[in-house]
Amino acid sequence: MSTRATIADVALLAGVHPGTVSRALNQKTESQVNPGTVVRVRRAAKQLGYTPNSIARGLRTSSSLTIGVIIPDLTNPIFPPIVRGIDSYLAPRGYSALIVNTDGNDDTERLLFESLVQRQVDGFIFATGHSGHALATEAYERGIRAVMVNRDSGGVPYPAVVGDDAQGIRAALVHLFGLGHRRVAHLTGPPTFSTSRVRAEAFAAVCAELGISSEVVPTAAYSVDEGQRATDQILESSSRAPTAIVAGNDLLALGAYHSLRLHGLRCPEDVSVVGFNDMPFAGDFQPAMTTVRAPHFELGAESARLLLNQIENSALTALKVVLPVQLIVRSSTAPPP
Amino acid sequence: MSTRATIADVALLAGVHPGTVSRALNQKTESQVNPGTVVRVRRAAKQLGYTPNSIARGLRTSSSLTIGVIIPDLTNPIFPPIVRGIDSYLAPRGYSALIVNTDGNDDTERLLFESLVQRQVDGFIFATGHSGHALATEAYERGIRAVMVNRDSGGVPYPAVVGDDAQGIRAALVHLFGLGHRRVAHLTGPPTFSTSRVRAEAFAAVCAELGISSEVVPTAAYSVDEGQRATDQILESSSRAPTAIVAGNDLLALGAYHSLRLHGLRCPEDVSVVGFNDMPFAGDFQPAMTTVRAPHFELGAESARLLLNQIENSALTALKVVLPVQLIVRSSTAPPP
DNA sequence: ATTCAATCTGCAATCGATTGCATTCTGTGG
DNA sequence: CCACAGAATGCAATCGATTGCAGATTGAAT
Repeated sequence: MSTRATIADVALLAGVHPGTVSRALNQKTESQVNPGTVVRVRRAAKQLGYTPNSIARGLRTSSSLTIGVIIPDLTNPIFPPIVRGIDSYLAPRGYSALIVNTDGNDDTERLLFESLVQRQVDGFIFATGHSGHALATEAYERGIRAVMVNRDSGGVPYPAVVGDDAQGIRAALVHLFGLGHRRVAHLTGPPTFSTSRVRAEAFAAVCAELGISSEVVPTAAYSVDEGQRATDQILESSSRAPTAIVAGNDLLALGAYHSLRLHGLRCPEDVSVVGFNDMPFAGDFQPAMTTVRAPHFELGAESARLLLNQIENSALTALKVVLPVQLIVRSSTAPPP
Repeated sequence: MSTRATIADVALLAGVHPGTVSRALNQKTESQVNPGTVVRVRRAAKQLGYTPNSIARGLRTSSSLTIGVIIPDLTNPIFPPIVRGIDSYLAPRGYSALIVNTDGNDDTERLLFESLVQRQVDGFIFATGHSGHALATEAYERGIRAVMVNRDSGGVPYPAVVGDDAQGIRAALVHLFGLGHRRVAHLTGPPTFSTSRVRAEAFAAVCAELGISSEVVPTAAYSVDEGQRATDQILESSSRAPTAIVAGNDLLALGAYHSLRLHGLRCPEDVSVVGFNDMPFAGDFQPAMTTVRAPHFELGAESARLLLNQIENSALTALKVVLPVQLIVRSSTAPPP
C-alpha cells in the first residue's frame, strides 16, 4: 500500500498544528477552530486524500465503532434480514457489524465472543437462541453492552427485541380453527431456544381455549430434516393423525411437506401446514406456505437502535420490545378432509 | 466496562518488562525469551485475564486482521453461502470479515469502500458484479489487495474466483436438447454483470452449435420481478413461444414461474425452466427447480485463500480460478408439449 | 582468570489520532 | 493606551502494543 496521508501531513500542508487538524475535521470540535482555518484544513485534507486512521482513533478513544453480531448460521434464511436491519441502523451512524456464526456450538460461541472482545467491539447483538445464557451472564458482569434479538434475555438484564410469537401462534390456530380443524399438532423447536418455549406454551394455551385436541412433538433443531423426522413420527404413531400441523418455524414446516409427500398425503387437502417466520420465498414453495410473518428486518434495526442508545447515551432502555407479527395465509392451509 | 488488563499490568505481575511480555505471548517471538519467563508471563496473563488489545496492535503493526467483503445484498440467497465460505477460511486464521451491502448502488459502494479503507482492512473481497470496475481499478492503483468472487476482474489484475458458467449453461442446454427442446429463450441478467455476459455468450454459442433456435431477453436486475416481466414479454410478443427458458439465475427463473402461472401455462408441461445457482430451497419450489449448482461456499473459501495468500506471503497468485458447476435436474424440465 | 559469543531482557521510539492545558492573539471597554 | 475576556491554536501526554537496538547475564573456551 502506498503510505496514506496522516494528520501530520495535513497539518504541514495547511500550516497548522496536528491538534488543530483533528479539531477542524471533527464534527463536535469544529466550533473550537476558526472557520477560515477549517476551510484551509479541509482543502489540505482533500488535496492529500486524507482519511482518518480509525484504528489510531479507536486506540485513543477506546471505541471501535464496531458491533459484534453473534448468530447461529447466516445461511438460515431468517438471519440475513435481521443482519440487514442491524446494518441499516448502524451504517449511517458510522458503525459496522462484525458478524460471526456459531453453528449452534457453545464453545465456538465463546471463542468468537472472546475474539470480538479482543477486537474492542463496542457492544454485542446476540441472535443465538441456544443456551448462551452463561455467556450472556458473564458478559453482563464484565460490564459489556449487549442486546438480544429474536430471543428473550433469559434473566440477564439485557434488552430483548422479539416478535410477538404468542400472538402469531394464536393467529395460526384461530385460522385453522376457523377452517374446521380440531386436531392439530405442533412441531416445537429445541426447548433450549426461548422462542420454542414461548411458541409451544402459546400453542397449548390456545388449543385449550379453543377446545382443539393437541399434540406437541419436540425436534432437536430448527431444520428441514428434523421437521421431516418429527412429522414422520406423528404420522406413523398417532392413532388419529392430526388434520393440521403448526410448525415452530418454516424449516420445520418444509420438513413436514417432505414427510407428507413421502407418506402419500397431500398438503393442504389431507393435512394443513402452517409455518413460522415467513422466510424469503416461502410463498414459492410447494404449496405456497401459510405462515406467520415476523418482522426480521425491523427486529434487527430495533435491536441496533437499543444497543447504540445504551452505548452512546448510556441511556436506560426498554428491557423488552415486542414487535407485531402477521399471519400470511397462502395455500398450505384448507379445511380438513 | 471494567478496565481491561494491559500488557503493563502483566509485566508488573510477572516482574518483567512489557516488551518481554509482548515477546513471550507472541508465537513468532516466543523463542527469544527464556522458557521459564514465558511460563511466568503466561501465568500472570491468565491470572489477570489478559487479552491483547488488537486495536493497539493494529496501530503498531498496521494491520487489522480484517477483510472487507463487499456484496450487493445479503438477502440475495447466493451470498450467505459465499460469506460463510469466506469466513470458514478467515476465522481459523484470526481474520474477521467486515461485510457491507451496496444494494447495487455505485455511490454506496464507493462510500462503503472508503469507510472500510479507513478501518484499515487488510484487503477486499468484491462480490459485486456491477460496474465497480472504476473502483477496482482505483483500488488496484492505490496498492490495495483484493480478490473478485463470482465475477471476473474486468481487466483489473486482481484474481477472480468464479464458477464455470459457460459449462453450466452448456449442461442446461444439452439437457433441454436431449428432452427435445428446439426453441429456447434466455433471460439474461444486466449486461453490466460479467456473469450475465459469460452466460449469454455461452447460451448463444451452444444454441448455435446444437441448432437450437434462440432468443435472448435482457433484464434490468437479477430479481424475481424482472424475471416475471421478461417472461411476460416473451410470452406476449413471440409469435412462436419457446418451449423452454434458461434463466440467468434462480430468481429470474422464479419470476418465470410466476409469469407462466399467470398466463395459464404449466411448468414443466407447457414450458420448461432452468435456473442458475441452485440457491437454498430451490428444490422446494413449485415445481422443484432444475438448475445449475454453483459451489458458492467453495467460491468464498477459495477467494479468501487467495487473498490471504497475497497479504501474508505477498505471493503471486492465480489470476483466475474456475470451479466446476453441476446441473441439478429436478421437476421444472420435461419434454416439450 | 579473561575473552567472547550467545541468550535474554530492558529501554525507548513508534504507530496516528485525541484532548486537557497552556499560550498566543484578537478585539473591546475603560 | 492598558487590561482583559474570549477565541484560536500550539504543546505534549496518552491510548496499548510492537520492535530495533543496546545492555546485562551466562556459560564456555582459551
